Amino acid sequence: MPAEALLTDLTDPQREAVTHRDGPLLVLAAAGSGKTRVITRRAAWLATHVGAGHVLAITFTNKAAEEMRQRIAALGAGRGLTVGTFHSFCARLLRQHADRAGIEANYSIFDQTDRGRAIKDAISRCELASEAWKPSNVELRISQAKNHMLAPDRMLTEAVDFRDQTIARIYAQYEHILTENNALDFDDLLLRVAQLLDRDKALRGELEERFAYVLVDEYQDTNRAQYLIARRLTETRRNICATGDPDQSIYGWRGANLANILDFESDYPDAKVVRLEQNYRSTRRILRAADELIQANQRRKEKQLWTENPEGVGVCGFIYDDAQDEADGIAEQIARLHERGRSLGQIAIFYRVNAMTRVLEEAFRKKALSYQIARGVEFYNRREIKDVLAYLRVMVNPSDEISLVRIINTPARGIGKTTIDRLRAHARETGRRSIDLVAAAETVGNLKAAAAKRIGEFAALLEKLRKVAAGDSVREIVEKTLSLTGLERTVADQAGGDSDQVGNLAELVSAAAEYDQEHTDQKQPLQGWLEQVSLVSDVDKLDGAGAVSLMTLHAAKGLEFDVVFIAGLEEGLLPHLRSRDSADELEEERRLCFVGITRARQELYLSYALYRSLRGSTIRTVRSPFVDDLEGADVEWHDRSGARDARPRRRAARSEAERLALRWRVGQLMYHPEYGTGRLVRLDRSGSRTMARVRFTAYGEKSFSVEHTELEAVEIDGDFEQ
DNA sequence: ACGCCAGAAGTTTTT
DNA sequence: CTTCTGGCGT
Repeated sequence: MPAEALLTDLTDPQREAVTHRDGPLLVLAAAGSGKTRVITRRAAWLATHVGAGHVLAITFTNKAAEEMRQRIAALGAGRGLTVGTFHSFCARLLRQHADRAGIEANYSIFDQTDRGRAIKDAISRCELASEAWKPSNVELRISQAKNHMLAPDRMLTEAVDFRDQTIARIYAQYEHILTENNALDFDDLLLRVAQLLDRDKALRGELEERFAYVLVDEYQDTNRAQYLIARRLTETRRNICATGDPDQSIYGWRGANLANILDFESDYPDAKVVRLEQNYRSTRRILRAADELIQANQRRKEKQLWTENPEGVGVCGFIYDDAQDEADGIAEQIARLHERGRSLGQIAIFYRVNAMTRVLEEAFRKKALSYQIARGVEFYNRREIKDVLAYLRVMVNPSDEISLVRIINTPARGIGKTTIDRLRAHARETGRRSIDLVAAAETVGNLKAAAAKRIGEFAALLEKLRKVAAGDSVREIVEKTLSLTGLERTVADQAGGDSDQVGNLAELVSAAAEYDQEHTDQKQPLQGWLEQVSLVSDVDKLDGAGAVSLMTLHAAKGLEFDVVFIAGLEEGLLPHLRSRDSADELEEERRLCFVGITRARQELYLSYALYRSLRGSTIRTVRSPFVDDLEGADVEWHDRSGARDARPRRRAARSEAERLALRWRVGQLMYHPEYGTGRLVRLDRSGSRTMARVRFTAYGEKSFSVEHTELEAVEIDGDFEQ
């Protein structure tokens, strides 16, 4: 395909973005503005002009990477282009340059389960009680530290209290455990590459030479480490192309920094900026709803969204009685759409939390509608799957003690906790690896003879597996592991034959087979496969054929469907409870809803239920403030009686909390149980909620929703202190 | 060493 | 309402 043909069906701004050659480029692409097409064409255009080998494209999911690869192949732009997610790109880079990164190339990638285990170990090695130092909390703090590229020693010196000091100590111990295990966690993959590029100028030079043109998609969701990686890779040539949309930033909780995209122009003063504002995806009505909603965000760059698409059918809202009713209602509507010829593969349901899938699944089964759920990650977190993978990980990386401990008595072979503890303790005392003691159990003095014998048998099993693992068909390796270890039999026996565990194992084998087919000349196929399964994202295995797609709003990013349902528009669910205290988080929730709406091409259905049961008890819900935000858009609301125009009325009276807040004045003292006293610096009554902004000496400024916060005014002698 | 049972705890999103 | 964990009994 001649290069010019890449451009014929593009609009002017699109063509501008595609053919910009040297220097920084920012593509601010509104939802549905043909961004995917632009970056694909741009990658292809660059490939034909500078050579595919010089182009690096970073996508947000593996699925997006795969699609890009295929589209570029279809455009005939040749092979040799590097496409992947930040995580997969970094994982590969760290293997290739393991020596320079200071790790071994066969390192394991720890997922959250492994990380949780390692953190628990770290806490106990610090001789702390896991009740007082909750692993989940410690985990969060460590992840945040890594996202800010903060090392344990610096965290320790910067710690202001005992709590922070202790966290830093656990963090240091955790890092030590990772090293012992020859393992990296997800954050490390990015962090290590960022550090490596900083430290190793020679390598950076090489990479800059190789990847002379770098494209980063979904730039609004990059975190600090990702930002630095992109920046370092393009230090000399400055050929960075960032694409994204600030209104679709939804990963702030994972360390994504909206400032990365907002400050691009000041980072690169010579940047060319292309705005793609025409929407080609949605009907006018859908786009109006999206725009109406996002307008409610204060922290935002104003943007003109427009389309030449037809008006389309009305956006519908449905008020259901409860979650089950909602699920049934949605299933019923989908059945009707299907009868009228709508393909199931073009229909999707989005929701805020995974817990909502259950009722939906039941409803779909009742109606015999086929569906697929986007949850690749969950599959690889299943116990039976993790067990198999742990065996394989030990084969590839014998230092991986977390995996070793997982399999040493799985399936049960009479090696109990006491034995394992003794083995590990002895390993620590002698400075040897547990795996080496397994192979020489008789040398571990304090083991009982029977236990040592069983460990010896286990060692023989590992030896057998090691020979198997040297093979070059991953499928065969997986199959033989299943049979030699007895995992297959155990699962079949326990499950009585018909649970989905057996099916999961079969699925794992076919995943391995698929990998074999796609990677015929891989030097280390097992290692490669393990890496791939460690880094799967939820949407990776969605295939769009013949089934309704169910997924979280987060997973919906980057996808599009003819018909979209968004369920559970309720206060506390969407926006989620966790966002109640912070204006920024509330805005992120609104963006999340915006992302959902803008996935729809032709039809959009919103819904909420009047009652929802949560953890056993059923509560009366309050509809989402986003429903009120949409009041200016012509959404037609129906209630369960079928009555049309059941348009939600505005909340009649101010709540008690809001009435109290009417007496607050900017400048007065406030008290918050978590942050202490602070001064009120702003009161914002413009949105659907009243927001108060308070400056605390120790914590800086925080925003609170008056409706929900525990913030109160400090009163002195019955009057406010001024 | 293992398996069962009772009780507690859990409130989001994911590479 | 679940899922996991820890303790206790065999």
